[in-house]
Amino acid sequence: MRNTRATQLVSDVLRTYARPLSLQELHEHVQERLPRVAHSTVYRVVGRLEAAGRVRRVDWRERGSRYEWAELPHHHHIVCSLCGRSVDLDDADLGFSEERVRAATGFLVDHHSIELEGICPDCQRS
Amino acid sequence: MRNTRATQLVSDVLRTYARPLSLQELHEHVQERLPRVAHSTVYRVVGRLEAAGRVRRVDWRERGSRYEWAELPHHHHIVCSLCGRSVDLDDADLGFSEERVRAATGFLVDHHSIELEGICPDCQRS
DNA sequence: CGGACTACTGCAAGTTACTTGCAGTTATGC
DNA sequence: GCATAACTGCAAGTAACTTGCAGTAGTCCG
Repeated sequence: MRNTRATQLVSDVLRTYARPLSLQELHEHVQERLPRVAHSTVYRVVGRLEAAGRVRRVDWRERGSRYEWAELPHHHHIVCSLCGRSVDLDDADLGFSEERVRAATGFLVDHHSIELEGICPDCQRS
Repeated sequence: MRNTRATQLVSDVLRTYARPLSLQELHEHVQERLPRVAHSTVYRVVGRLEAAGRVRRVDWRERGSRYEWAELPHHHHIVCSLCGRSVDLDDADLGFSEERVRAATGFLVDHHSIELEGICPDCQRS
């Protein structure tokens, strides 16, 4: 995999924002620094980065496919349905383990996604 | 909401199959009993049923939106990434509880969605 | 019943996001 | 440098989803 300007920019953007970005958002941020980059280039670059394990793909209900820098530790989010604030959660916080699923179903888990919505402590008080 | 032939058929199919079906699959099954039903009709019918709370929408990574009968008890699915077979899981199987999230974050959870993908026992053998 | 009202439907076309073909460009290894 | 094959921009192609429209058919009165 060649070290091209597009690859550098896509990687930089994902590292900088440290959250899942849509292809659209990625493209816009990349274009701020190199306007002639095409949508299809960003598309193929994230595809390559994902195949190389440097980027992780995250699918958000309603929000379509998104991509995040794979070095960020695996985690989930709970979003406050009133104020929109979000808090990170890891599997341990949720009591989740792939072993447990394996014991219950026999499936070998290779991907999971957990989305939570609720009311944050601040909003509960008011 | 009127009780039309299309609505009845879509409801019947979802009740009968008791698993998440894509728009495509729904359309095919409905057409077996009433061939002139259009894709767009099925699309609008599930939309209406969802708005009425009679159908629940489930989003599967890679596989797009699916719909299932909402009276089925709350559960999640693990889908085999090779053969597409799915198995139901409830929160207890996953060790999940909203209480646990509350303890970790202070959030009062009012909605959660969990999607799993892996290799089923059969496909692991081959 | 029967007619009026309007939700619902089929068809076809529109939209959107994603994907690919192609010819020109540019990293990379020698 | 130079060859070569990966990469790129552009434009066009898919596929799934969504909508406009004119006709159809549930439902609600009377």
